Amino acid sequence: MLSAVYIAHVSCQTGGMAAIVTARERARAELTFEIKEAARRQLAESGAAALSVRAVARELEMASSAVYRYFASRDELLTALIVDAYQALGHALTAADSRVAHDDYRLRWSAACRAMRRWAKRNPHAYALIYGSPVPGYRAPRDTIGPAAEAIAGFFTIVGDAVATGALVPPTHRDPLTPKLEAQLASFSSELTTDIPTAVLAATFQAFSQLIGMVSLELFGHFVGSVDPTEAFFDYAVAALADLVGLPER
Amino acid sequence: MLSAVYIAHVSCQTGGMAAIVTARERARAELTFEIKEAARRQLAESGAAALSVRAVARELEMASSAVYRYFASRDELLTALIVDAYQALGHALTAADSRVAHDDYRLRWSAACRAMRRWAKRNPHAYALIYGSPVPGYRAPRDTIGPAAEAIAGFFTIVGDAVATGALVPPTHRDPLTPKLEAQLASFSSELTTDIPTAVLAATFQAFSQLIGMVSLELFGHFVGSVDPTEAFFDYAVAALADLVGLPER
DNA sequence: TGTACATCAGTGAACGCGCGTTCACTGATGTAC
DNA sequence: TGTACATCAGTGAACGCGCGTTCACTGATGTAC
Repeated sequence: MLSAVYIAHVSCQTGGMAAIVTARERARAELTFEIKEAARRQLAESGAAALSVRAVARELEMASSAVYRYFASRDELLTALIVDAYQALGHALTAADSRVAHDDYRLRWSAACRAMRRWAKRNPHAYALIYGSPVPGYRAPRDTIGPAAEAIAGFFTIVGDAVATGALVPPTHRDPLTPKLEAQLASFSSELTTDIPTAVLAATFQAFSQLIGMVSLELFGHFVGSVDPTEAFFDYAVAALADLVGLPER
Repeated sequence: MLSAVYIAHVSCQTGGMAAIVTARERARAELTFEIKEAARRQLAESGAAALSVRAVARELEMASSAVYRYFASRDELLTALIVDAYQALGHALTAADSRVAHDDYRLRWSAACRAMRRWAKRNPHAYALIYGSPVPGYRAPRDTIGPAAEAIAGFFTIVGDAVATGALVPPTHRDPLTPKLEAQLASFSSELTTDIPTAVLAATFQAFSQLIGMVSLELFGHFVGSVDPTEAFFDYAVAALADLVGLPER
């Protein structure tokens, strides 16, 4: 059975063209997808460290050796899951961003933050896979760097848009950046498509750190007994972060 | 050979009294300590998920079954390591705090923050154990809640001291807390020894979240290519967090 | 369109490994009289 | 102080399990002529 998700996935892989010709290629794309889906399910249940080639094969009722026709090793399968997780997070962020008024930067910001938290809570193991502690014995290859950056590009887009339109009010009374930090942020800025002043970039990095901190602390149970349930605190903090970055009301 | 660390540990366990009487009790305390040390070494090398009773026994050149005289299960050993990690972090924080002028709250704050980062970088797996993703298959028992709270009590002490002496300048232009958040923070406040206004508490939670976010992101490699090395950004952010909380200069 | 060969998917057995935990046991240490 | 018994530490074998990966193989699909 071909699910809608699968079809979308394949047509995405082939760039939208009806490029899958042979039955073999078709079957290969389908099984590659199914293996990843089974792995994702396993991930969601037991976490990354427990992910095993044999268990995936078992779920698909095939010989464990057959999986090696699709992924050369367990690590390669894990890498695929990591890349997928980054992409899923990225989609969640951009989807949330596209659902609100494009010129309401504050709203876009909080929509993106909320989407991040929401995605993390719905996919805790996927979140842990990319922002939690590294999987023991696994070394991330280069392939994950690009997707990692793209996943959170949405935050910089929102800030960049606000800067470009002149809507962003650069925060006053902030400490000046040290030369070293200034240089690092300037270098980072040059890799962005939009232009963001280094002071604003510094605030954005702070905001992102706090976001990751809040989501991790909540997800990993550290808010139990204090700000739990965490909605109220999260929303409050997200608004404060918008202030920090300088995103205006309305 | 009894190390100084071990002796300190034992005398600490016995409340400073020369209470260890029999050779058996002495040997038991020593071996319990050595098992934990071996486990810590394994943790530092391969991470928590790879921690194994058999490997610990191998390192101590004893039968794996012998370890069960000291820890009833792998989980119990893990719990002991988690509690130790919280305690070690707590000690690092209070030690750093005690090294600076007691009435310089800003300095105390940044000393504590820096101590946290320093401890995390020196004990990455211990940090990951307590603030990273949960160990698969392990469920933390109640025993870890107390130590978890005590570990970071230092931050609240600093803020509380600043409030008590009137040195803390409550931040202006901050959003009012929602009733729910107000209630949660008031309840949390009542469990603290010092009195901290809820608005300041909210800022402290934000600051702590950002701290954990920064340390985690740096440790797990997410700042590579942007604010890396992270010293400059970290110091900048820590100062900004002191502002956020309302800790005064000098 | 039909045939011959090459490519690939999938199987099942095997290798060699490590794990947590239990259990009957030996021998040393502690305790009560 | 000496003896009898109870307690405890540590051993080594075993149970039953799961893992990643390799390899020779069968049979289906694709391709060149």
